[in-house]
Amino acid sequence: MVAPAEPLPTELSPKARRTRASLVDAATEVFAKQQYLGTNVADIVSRAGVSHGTFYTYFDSKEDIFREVGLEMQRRFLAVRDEVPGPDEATLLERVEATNRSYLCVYQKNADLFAVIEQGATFNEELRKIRLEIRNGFVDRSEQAIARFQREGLVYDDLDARYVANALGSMVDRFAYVWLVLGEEFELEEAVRTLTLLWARALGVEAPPGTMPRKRKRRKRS
Amino acid sequence: MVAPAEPLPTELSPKARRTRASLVDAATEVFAKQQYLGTNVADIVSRAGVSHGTFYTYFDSKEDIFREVGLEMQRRFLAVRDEVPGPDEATLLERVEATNRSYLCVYQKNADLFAVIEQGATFNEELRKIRLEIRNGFVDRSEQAIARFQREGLVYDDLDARYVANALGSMVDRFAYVWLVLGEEFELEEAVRTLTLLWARALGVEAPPGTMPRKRKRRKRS
Amino acid sequence: MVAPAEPLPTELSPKARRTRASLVDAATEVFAKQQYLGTNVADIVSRAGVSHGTFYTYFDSKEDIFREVGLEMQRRFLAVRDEVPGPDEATLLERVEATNRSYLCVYQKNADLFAVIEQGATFNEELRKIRLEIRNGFVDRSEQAIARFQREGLVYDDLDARYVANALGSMVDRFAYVWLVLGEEFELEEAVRTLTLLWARALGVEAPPGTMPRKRKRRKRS
Amino acid sequence: MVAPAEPLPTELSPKARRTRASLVDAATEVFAKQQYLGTNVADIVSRAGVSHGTFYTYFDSKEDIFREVGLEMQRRFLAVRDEVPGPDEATLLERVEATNRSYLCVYQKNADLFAVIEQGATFNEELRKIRLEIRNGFVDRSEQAIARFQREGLVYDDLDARYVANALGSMVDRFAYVWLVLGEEFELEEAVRTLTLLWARALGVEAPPGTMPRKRKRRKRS
DNA sequence: AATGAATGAGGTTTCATTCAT
DNA sequence: AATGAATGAAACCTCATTCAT
Repeated sequence: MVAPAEPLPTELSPKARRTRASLVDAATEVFAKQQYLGTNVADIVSRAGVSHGTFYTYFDSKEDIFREVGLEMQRRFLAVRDEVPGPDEATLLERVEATNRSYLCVYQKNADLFAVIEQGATFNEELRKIRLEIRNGFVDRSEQAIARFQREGLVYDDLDARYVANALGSMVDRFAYVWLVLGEEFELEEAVRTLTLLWARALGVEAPPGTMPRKRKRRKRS
Repeated sequence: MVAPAEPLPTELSPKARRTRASLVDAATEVFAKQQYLGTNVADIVSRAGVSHGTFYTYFDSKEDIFREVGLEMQRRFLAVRDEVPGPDEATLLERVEATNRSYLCVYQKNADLFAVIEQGATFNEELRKIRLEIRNGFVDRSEQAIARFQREGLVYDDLDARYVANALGSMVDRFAYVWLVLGEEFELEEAVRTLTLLWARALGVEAPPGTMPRKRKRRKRS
Repeated sequence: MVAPAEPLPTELSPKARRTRASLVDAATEVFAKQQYLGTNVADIVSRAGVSHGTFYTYFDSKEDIFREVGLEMQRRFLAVRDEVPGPDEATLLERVEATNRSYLCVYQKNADLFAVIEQGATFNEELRKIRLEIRNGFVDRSEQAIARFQREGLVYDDLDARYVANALGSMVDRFAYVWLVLGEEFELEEAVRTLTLLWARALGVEAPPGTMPRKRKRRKRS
Repeated sequence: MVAPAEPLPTELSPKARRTRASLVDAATEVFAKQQYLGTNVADIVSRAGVSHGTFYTYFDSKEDIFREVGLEMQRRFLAVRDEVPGPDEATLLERVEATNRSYLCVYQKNADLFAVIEQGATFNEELRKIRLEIRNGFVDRSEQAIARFQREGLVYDDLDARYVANALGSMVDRFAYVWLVLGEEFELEEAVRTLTLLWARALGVEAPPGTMPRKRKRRKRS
């Protein structure tokens, strides 16, 4: 886990808390609009309506506030992840679909900001950790689910659950990036359907009849 | 395609070509070691053993030489792609495996440099294009293959080939990144096997007996 | 008119105003001594005793502060112009003399600096405008006066007032340059007398008896 | 006089002479188009179709070739000056008019280049001398003529001929600059007429009847 | 007589951060 | 708790000139 380095917000007076929050809000907007490298502290403080000095009473550096923005991002992702029904409430397939849809939706809503996190993660250790935590929030859970279903004989068990979870997680994660950051054109529902079916078939999950139509014909390829 | 903006190297005299090449070599090493942002022109010229001015007789800017390095990277990826056996020489499964192994191997050999391209692609339009071309070099070919096999009834045909190719390409691409850049630990052969099997099963390719063991038992999930 | 691009100095705090002023003062001295091309920002800031960064909090560039110096120059010229007695307080001849003397005096006092403005005006659009405004501050006023006196029948009316004002203005302007910048030796009072008499005679102004002695003798030239 | 620093062109072989000439031609064009500061040696050599090295076998520096261009300019001005009829061939008035017309015409034909000389004269000692020589080519001759006519009683003799010649020369010189370089709009014939009449009246030259109409009415100004 | 690759000093500008008020 | 003026280390890039070929 990435440790919070700042004095906890609860130790701040109400006024201070407001000032700090306005800085985080401003930073969020500016980072989303101008990426990490295109943002300077001047942009943030001017949008927040405070002075440079004030900025440094709440944050050690530009990186520091960026981390804060990243953590907020992480919170949003983990929140939706936790809304996905548990193993006792839905079938595996339903859960895969719900997870994929949630992930793509949050990504879509925060695409600009998430692009910045991706950027930041390429040169900032702290951000890389946050990025990995978001990722692992999904991948670890998948791994556990896959391992469990492997034990239960519901999916192929000839592959390492960790490898599989990482590969399938990468699939969704990167698909979202290509779509929402790089700008390749896709459509949400078709994306969810594709990713979910690929996931299910790759694992060997039995799909409800009708949902996963079989191949029409079979011709052996020499 | 990214258009070459530099005068063609063939127009340069042998001496000039040597100097230019030494700059590209130096840049490649320095970028790999210090990332894009951590590299300055001074580092490159001092390693190449030439003066500042010489750099600017061959390149317009740091970005310009970075693009050159990116193009070299692209060449390497496309070269290995073209070594993968064609549809008449190998089964789909063999070709998927060959492609995955090639991709991971080149990535592994050039991980540092590729990390820099990824980084550059987050803030440089030119690099983004190069990055996308590398990606599309694989994804487009997959899409065509998938579409063809769908027409031939060899794989599931209820999904859009473009979506599928992008999703599965993302899977491999991102898996390599997580492994070789972010540092999650994996092992090459197991990675190839996993990615290939997931790809094959997701598509519905018939695997040779023994290669794709069935699930041991089947228990219906309530 | 050249529009002021800087935030008005009145918006600056007293301390900021002092710092900015010290930069303008330093720039004025350095430009006067080293011309525009011979001056660099380092010279200005070191003389002002501030850091490089401080310079750029008040000015966008070397050109920017140069423009400020030019505007100050303009102010000085227009100030003396406005001290010249109006048409109801003095004869035309007295006013011509006062204007010429004022112009030469300000030029003399600021010769170095004015040379730099002349230099700057040869390659900087902004400076050219300022230079023209200084010029027009005098020429336009002359033109109006000449036109008025033409209407009143006090001077020759067979020439276009605009041409005349420009020509006579050029005479004074360039005389000052040749004298005070190029270094041809002249003496102030004789210069004022010469320019004023030439101006008066060229226009056909009646000079007070004794001031404009007639030619001693008349010999027809074959 | 400005001394020629280069080996005389006559010492060069025909081929060398051609190369040198092509450099001067190229420089003339480039300087006219891009001013002195906007011109680099690269522009000159590329237009002349020779290498950098060749440039430096004929000229010591950029300034050096600029001086050459300036000298050519000087030649053109002095040539037209020498075509003006001598004191025995024409009246003073005719000669003044011929000189003014010539000066304005050469200036008009070479305005771009002359603007560059003016620019160069503001920061290059050599150019300043050339500029002054062009000027003095006219002013000195005027001074002698004026002094002579003063002795002969044909013009006012209460002013120093040197002051007068400089003032009236400045008038024409600067008028041309304002018109042809700074872009104030004037028309050649009216300019010649204005400058000539102003010159004549300032000196007190008797004009042929009809050429210099008197003021229509005379009202004494209190 | 010509080449053109190489030079390198020098200049402008940026911006995260500090600290006196 | 807030201010905002001041900092200064870097970093990029230009271009007149040289010299080995």
